[in-house]
Amino acid sequence: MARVSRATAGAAKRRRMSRADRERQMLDVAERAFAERGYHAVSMDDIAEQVGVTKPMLYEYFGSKDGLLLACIARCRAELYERTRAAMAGATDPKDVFWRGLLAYFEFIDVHAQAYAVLAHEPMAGGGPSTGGRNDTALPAATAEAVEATRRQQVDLIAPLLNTYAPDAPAPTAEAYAEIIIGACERLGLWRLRHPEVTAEDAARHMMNFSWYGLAQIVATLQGR
Amino acid sequence: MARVSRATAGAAKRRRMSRADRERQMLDVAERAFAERGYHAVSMDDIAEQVGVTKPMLYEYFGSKDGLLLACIARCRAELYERTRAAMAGATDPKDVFWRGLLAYFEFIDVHAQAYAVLAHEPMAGGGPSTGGRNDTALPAATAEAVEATRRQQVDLIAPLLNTYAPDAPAPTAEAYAEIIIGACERLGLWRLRHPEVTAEDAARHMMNFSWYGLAQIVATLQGR
DNA sequence: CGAGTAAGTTACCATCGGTAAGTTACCGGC
DNA sequence: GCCGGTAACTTACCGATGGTAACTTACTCG
Repeated sequence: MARVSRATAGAAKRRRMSRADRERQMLDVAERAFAERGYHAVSMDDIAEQVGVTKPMLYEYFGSKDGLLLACIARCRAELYERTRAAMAGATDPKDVFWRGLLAYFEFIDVHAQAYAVLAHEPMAGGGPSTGGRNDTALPAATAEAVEATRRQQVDLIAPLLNTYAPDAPAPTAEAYAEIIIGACERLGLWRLRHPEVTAEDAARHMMNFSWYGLAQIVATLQGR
Repeated sequence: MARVSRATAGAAKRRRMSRADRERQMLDVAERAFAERGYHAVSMDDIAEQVGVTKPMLYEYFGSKDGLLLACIARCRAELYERTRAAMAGATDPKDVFWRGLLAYFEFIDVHAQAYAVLAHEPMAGGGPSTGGRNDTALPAATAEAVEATRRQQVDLIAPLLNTYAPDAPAPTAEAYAEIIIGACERLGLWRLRHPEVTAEDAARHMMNFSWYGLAQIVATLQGR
């Protein structure tokens, strides 16, 4: 148990690494650990040990445990964003844009599986008290905003798209729709974790059918008659 | 500071209460505290002090801090469920059912405001390791399932409804749609917290327009031509 | 009225997030 | 090649807090 075994590296004695490399490695280990065992079941010492360094290094790079989690989320979301953006780029037809985006999204979830489960529900986000802004520490607040930024990124990916295809709708409405889509996708992604038989394409299709045609269409078969 | 001041009660010296009463009181205090200051910013001692008892009582009744949070969530969700269910009961037209449900939902959020913000994202939900089910304690696991039950309750409120109005759709599809709707509503609820100018009715209308008519309708103005 | 039970308390432990101060490897200039 | 500065890294520690064991006190009911 005391055997630390320098984790990732082979057999060489603990080597020093550049900050950038160490950072990536820490994120890899942390993401995996959080995903497998849950956020609060993992201690900073655990992560440090797996990385092959000691705790203060984690704090040097990420400021706090929340900071580390947030950094994981930010990276993961950034990648997700890039994937979906790239997937949608190839389409011209609005429906096709939507379809490709959905498919890319659920395929991404497919790979990152559990990581997504933990990362999706970021804890805290602390709704500060209305009077008096209480900031626990410096770093977390900053990173918390960073994650909020990546979220806005998602909204800003979808909202303008809607505005392009439907210029009639006022801006707030487009934003609301973007939130709706994101929320629905996140939930459906979580749902899929409990239903392994549902493929990514199935999920995308459900989302597509619902969002594109609407409930009216679905209910129509009964009502229209 | 040492003055405990028996919180809720008037001036009488600390009185003993029945378990049921104490439990409710604890939940009231905890819900409020969590909502105002965030989950991990509130200590069990804080809550105990506000209630006018000491920590071990909280543990006697709820087993753990998670257990307490989960109990708050469960109660809150149960009330939400009851409200929406009651609201929908008065309608016959499927569209009206949907509308009333949405409105009741967002009006509930309106009142519980911040409480919802914290309670919506339950932390953990611990994705157990694939091999070997590790249960920390007895109580939390039980309450965790209780919250999962109330979630299913929400799905089970919507899914059969869809199946009633659209018997063509296979059961899994209905369930998927239910998840979509819930996810979208939760997200929209969170979005509203950051946009106070958006009324509950506005939110319900957004959700209605999107879900009922679908994006096809929205895009149609441009594409249909 | 007294005994059992349930509400409640005191005192404590262990873990873990977070930090200060010191140490060692590496790198570039002379 | 040696030297000094910087940046990676460590040891050793603290305080808060989740959680528990053992004990005490009030209420109830036969």
